[in-house]
Amino acid sequence: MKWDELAQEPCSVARSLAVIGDRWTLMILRDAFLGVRRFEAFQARLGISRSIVTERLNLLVAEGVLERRPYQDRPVRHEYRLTAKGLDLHPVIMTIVDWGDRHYAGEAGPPMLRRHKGCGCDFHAVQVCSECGERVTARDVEARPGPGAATVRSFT
Amino acid sequence: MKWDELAQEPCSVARSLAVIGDRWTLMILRDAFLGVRRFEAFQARLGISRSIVTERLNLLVAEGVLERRPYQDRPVRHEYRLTAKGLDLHPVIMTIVDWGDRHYAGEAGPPMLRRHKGCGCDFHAVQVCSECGERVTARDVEARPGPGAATVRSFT
DNA sequence: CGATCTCCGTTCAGATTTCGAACTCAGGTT
DNA sequence: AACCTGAGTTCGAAATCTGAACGGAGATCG
Repeated sequence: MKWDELAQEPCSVARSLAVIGDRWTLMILRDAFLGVRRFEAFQARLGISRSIVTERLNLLVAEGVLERRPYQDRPVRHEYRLTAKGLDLHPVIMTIVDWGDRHYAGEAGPPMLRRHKGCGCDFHAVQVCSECGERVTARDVEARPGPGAATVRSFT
Repeated sequence: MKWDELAQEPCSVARSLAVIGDRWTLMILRDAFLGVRRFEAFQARLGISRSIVTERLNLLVAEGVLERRPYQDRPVRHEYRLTAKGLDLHPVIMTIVDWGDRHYAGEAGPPMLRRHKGCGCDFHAVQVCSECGERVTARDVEARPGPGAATVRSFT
């Protein structure tokens, strides 16, 4: 399988990764969630090739994750903002943060704290079942094919 | 920044992505959570180069995400199983699944359903605050430097 | 007015990664 | 003896990424 065939797979992980599974894309999104919006800022913070920044931002815009909008005229400059679809990625970033906090924070503690504005506490994200509200772990989940399972393959 | 410098960043996203942020690693983990354990099975399901499978599995084993253990002698064959650290990645996969389900499922519906054994319902993952239990969205979170913020950089 | 600066890219040669396909090796099967 | 299987390794060709320079549209400085 090639990377660009991923989007055709009947699997939500594959389809998502076709968009955000790239080496730098999630780092760009991390910065976007921290409020970074400008090309130069992304490039400077990540220290990666400008062409890669261009390419990734374009992809994210094309996928509707970011929106490119002018923030000034003369000269026209654009900023990249998370769309609603992009904001939906917040849980992904949060779970990645949690895993890093748990397994890669030194003895000093986590490099970032996140406060929940609702209750004012520093928190970490917990996953619960949408139906019963109980905490969910890997062992509690049973996967099976769903309605959209084979729509792509069975096309003969 | 180079890819292998990511692990040194004072950021849990960067440190996590240094391990799992690779193009194929999360696809391998998806399969691992679906019960895949053997080299051949990973390679066949993903249809990627065998050398890439080798490399990724070795990395995940080195990082303690997977464990390589013999499942037969004569000839000795090994399987790759998720460790506790690996199982901790389940929320990451689940959030990616949810995003894909929401934005890339066709009209047929999601390609996979997941049942919560606790309540028996098909569910999706919801993120709540570890402190107050309220649902958390991007707008509810305020990030600021934590205790482990600058341990790596300020080493002069 | 000319020189320089900023922001946002584009271009391109060279380095690095990834790919596909073949090869290896150890043991089992027919 | 011939063939099969699982689990890799090797290697040349193809794709991707990098650094560094270049472009251009306007602002600012002297």
